[in-house]
Amino acid sequence: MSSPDENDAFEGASLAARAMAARPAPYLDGLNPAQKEAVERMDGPVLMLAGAGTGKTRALTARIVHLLNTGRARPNEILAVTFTNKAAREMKERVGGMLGHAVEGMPWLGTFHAICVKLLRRHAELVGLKSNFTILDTDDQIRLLKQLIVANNIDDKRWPARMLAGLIDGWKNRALTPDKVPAADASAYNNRGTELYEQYQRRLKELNAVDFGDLLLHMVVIFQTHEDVLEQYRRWFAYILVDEYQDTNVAQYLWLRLLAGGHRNICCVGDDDQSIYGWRGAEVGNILRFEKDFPGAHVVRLEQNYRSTPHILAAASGVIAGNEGRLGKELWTDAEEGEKIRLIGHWDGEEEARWIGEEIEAMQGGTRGMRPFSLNDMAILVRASHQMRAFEDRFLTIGLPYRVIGGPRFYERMEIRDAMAYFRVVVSPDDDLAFERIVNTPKRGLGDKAQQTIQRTARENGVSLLEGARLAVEQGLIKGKGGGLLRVLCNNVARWGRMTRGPLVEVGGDSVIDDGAPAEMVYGPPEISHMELAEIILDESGYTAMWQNDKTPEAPGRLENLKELVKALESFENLQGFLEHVSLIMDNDKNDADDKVSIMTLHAAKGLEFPAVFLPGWEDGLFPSQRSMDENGIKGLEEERRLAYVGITRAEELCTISFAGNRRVFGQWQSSMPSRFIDELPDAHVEVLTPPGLYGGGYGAATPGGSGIEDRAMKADGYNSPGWKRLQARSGQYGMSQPKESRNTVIDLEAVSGFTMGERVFHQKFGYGAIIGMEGDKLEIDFEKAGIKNVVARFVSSSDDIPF
DNA sequence: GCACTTCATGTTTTT
DNA sequence: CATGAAGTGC
Repeated sequence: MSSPDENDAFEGASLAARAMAARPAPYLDGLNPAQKEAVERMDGPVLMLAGAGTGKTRALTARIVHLLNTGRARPNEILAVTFTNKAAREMKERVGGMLGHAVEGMPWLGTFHAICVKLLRRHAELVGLKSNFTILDTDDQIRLLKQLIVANNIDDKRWPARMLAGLIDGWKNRALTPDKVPAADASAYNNRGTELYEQYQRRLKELNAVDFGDLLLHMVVIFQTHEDVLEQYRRWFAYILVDEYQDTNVAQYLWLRLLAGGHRNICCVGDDDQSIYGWRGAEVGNILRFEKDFPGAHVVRLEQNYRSTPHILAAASGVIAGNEGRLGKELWTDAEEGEKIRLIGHWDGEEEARWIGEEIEAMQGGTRGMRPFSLNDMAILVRASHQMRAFEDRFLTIGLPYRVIGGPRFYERMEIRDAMAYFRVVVSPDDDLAFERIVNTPKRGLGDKAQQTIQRTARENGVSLLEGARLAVEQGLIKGKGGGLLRVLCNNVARWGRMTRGPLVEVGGDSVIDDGAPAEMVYGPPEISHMELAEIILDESGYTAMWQNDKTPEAPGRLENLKELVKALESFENLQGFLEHVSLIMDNDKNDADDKVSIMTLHAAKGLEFPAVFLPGWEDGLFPSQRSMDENGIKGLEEERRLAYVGITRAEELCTISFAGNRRVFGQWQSSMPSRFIDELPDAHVEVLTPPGLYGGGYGAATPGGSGIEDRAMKADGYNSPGWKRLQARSGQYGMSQPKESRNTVIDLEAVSGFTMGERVFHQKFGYGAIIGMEGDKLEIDFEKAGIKNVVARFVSSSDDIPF
């Protein structure tokens, strides 16, 4: 078995010699005592509890450099895992920076998935795969599952493939192979979940493919069942570092525990308060349990915050304090006090976007006595990606430059996936999923019937779809135009395949191939570059032409993307290498240097920081998300709260939270109350900005002694008083029934008092009814059709307000 | 087999 | 509303 070492940069130099050569450590300068401890405590398990902005990455990279510098490990003996490619890249760069030269040999610094691919390629045969297996993305996964579902005569309307995919992912996240799925889950997916899971795994093996979850799962299985393999890596990886440990799922946790089981030189870094990926299997429990898992673990707390002002930190702490079962950290800073958190309410989502747009423009020049901010200094962090649209719309109309981070990913676009499917078929002719995708794209007159013929022929002969298609054509099973074009396609794929390899050449008797043959035919070097080949494939297949002839407005953009794709090939040696890379790297940070406001989700913002942060959409139901609370109850709410914590702690100097009373959802107006998290912001650190427009005021027009509503808003406890919420809740109905111009009129105070007993009201689902009881925001209503129900006030409107 | 229609359906978060 | 899936007519 080959050594795990792939890039031994230090070959030849003994550990001792390098240790002698170690110079004093400038990378330790400027670290605070806690950070230093985290760096220097090299042996045994270490848990680094690193709050937001406490210099976690710095400590982590210094630790790596320290391990290298003291000769404890060679670069290729350190296993350093991150969750995102971005984090991996950053760490590589920073280690290089600290060392003062590029890191040549840290082959085992990467994401869980990237590292697992590497490992699995070496040991694929242990789980019945070939080492050139393909990695399916979510899209392929769903399509494959759909095929299975149809084959099992299951109604995929009632039991959608997405649901099954979610289940299977969940099991894989928990490292459960089909035979290990607990009985409690047996009823899943109409009692057939486990069965289909097994079929799916079998099918994946047939296709020589894995999905994302498999990468971890297979490795865990291999480690659990092959002691020798595990031993080999236990010895090899002298030191293990894990970033964002709070985000690990069960499979990753087992993987780490297996690898660290020998020497226990494992250092996990994380922050339980920033665990926001529970929905995809992350277990906060992993970090909470660390000291039990690794008895004698050394816990280091990084609590000095270098990022945010005291007001921002205090507001964040106030919110997160609402969570139970935390490991507990107290962030502190010696920074200037700075601005308070700003809170502002708006009439609706559009106005919120408008206000933020104007505020951003104003802040560029410096406003309200604050320093000027550049656009790059500012970010808008939203809970759900659909919130982005309001901002994009608004910013486009006012010409405010923005960039969306983590939006629709480049490699997920249709044209890119199509193009890559072509590459996949050429590189691995057995890739049936890719073949299916491209047989009839562009249109070749191969509809359902022809494709079924191909499937049948392939199955009968036990060959791939591509080969099946070739046979079907040969046997004249597919007639007419379709048959002719299919023949052309098959021939093309074969020819392109030859072009990846170059021509066959004869090698003389003293051939490098030691098989005793006097002479041998081998492939010479390819005659054209893989970039040229890619262009040839796209052109000759008719794919480029398809978009050139397309008159829809997005066609030019798609062609543009295809060009970009070909350009991206440049940095790879061949198509295989590229495909390998793409399957794991789904990010597309555009590194444009222009000055732009960033818009992204809160999840995407983790690990980032900005001088000024806007947090819009703080409304109950949106944030915290209703779905999260419905599905996971208090746990879900706590995760949402951590998300709020993450959002606030992204801000360095200025944090502006806002909410809108009304929002368009599914094309329908919906009103909601301010987020409960707003109530949890400590008053002392919050400044309420009077919503301009809504109450007839302008910026800062919070004139004391103004209207009663302003008084309410300005009262110390006012913005979360029941009355004000009430106003927000009620105002929704006016929004539905009145023209927008009425926005600026001061709302009659009578409206604040809400519904009256006996009032006739309308509910979306239950229809018309009369109010027979009230308690807080809950109404008891006798519906004409549906009987007596208890309903939250915001789901109800006065019946005479109904516009239809 | 394909293009066009209507209809329904759903919106967290992603390696 | 906006996208995707099923249905309909050529």
